[in-house]
Amino acid sequence: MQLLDNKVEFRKSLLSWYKEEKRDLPWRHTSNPYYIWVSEVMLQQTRVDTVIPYYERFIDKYPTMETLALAEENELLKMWEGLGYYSRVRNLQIGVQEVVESYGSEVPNNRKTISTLKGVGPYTAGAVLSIAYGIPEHAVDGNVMRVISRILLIEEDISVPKTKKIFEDVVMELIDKNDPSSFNQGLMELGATICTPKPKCLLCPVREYCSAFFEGKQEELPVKSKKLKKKIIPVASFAIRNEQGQWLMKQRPSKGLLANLWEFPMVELKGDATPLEALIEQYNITPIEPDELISFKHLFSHITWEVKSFLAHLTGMEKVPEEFQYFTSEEVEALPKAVPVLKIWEEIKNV
DNA sequence: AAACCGTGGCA
DNA sequence: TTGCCAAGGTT
Repeated sequence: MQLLDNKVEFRKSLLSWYKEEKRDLPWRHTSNPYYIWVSEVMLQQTRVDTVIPYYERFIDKYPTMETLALAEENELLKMWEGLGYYSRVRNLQIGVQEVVESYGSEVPNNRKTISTLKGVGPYTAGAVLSIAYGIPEHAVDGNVMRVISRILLIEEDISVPKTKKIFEDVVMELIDKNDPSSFNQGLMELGATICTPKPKCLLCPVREYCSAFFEGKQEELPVKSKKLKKKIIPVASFAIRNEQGQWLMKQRPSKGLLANLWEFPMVELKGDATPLEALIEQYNITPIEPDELISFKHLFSHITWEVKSFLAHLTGMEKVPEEFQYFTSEEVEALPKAVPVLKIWEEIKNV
């Protein structure tokens, strides 16, 4: 193969390009394994530009693993508010607690041990090991699969889980043992800036090693089959105020969608029940004079909510299910909420 | 293996 | 507007 015959030259081209062109990112100013770990978790399925402000705030608030280990759940979720995939931060805290308690606050420096930590999968393990410790381990993400699939003209379906091993093996074959950090980050940087879904091959530092470019097939790779259709779920959300001006809210279940985040009473709309009837049916709450607020769609990765929202009232003396509590506007502001709830809150916070 | 788990940017 | 997708992991 073209590439495998020229490994040394390929590494040199990639590394010199990376050292010259790499973006100046906050987590590239440190080799603290904990900071690298935080950045890698935030970057899972999330764009660099989105992550930067969250990363800065998070490290500022939790500068050490001990501070994160002791953080309270609502405060922690609030730091993650708007980032999505909220189980990431819960798992990160559990993983950090394990490191503090079982490994003397030293992030493990081998794949076997670090992979036992909550939320640390094959990619994150390899990323922390190579970037923080300089250990030659593969860190195969979507970027790397796109880049390598083009360079070696690999036409396996990358949506199939077992395909990833092909790329991990290739990376272990190619990786620069003198600078695994720059090599892995270089592959990702290339995927993020040049070897994008619509590639800019004329700017590519390694196009002379690229079989797909040679064949003119770069736009057809990587092969990716899966696309599931989103299920549509109509829901109604009731922002309910008592006579003291407090808001009725509940915490979502600790597992599943938007786990542990706070929301106004929300019901799924099925059949031909009205929103109010659905609310009474599910929670036995009967608010006074509901006024319709905004309606909108919120798209998750696998489902779509069609949200109708209402503003309504109770005296505050009525019986409500245990999981509900009244909060002042200031307290509501401090609770971690998902984006659809934030949207409703923005509409009513000043009434 | 396949489904679940968020969000915002962009063509 | 709709669909795709971006430094994945868990169950």
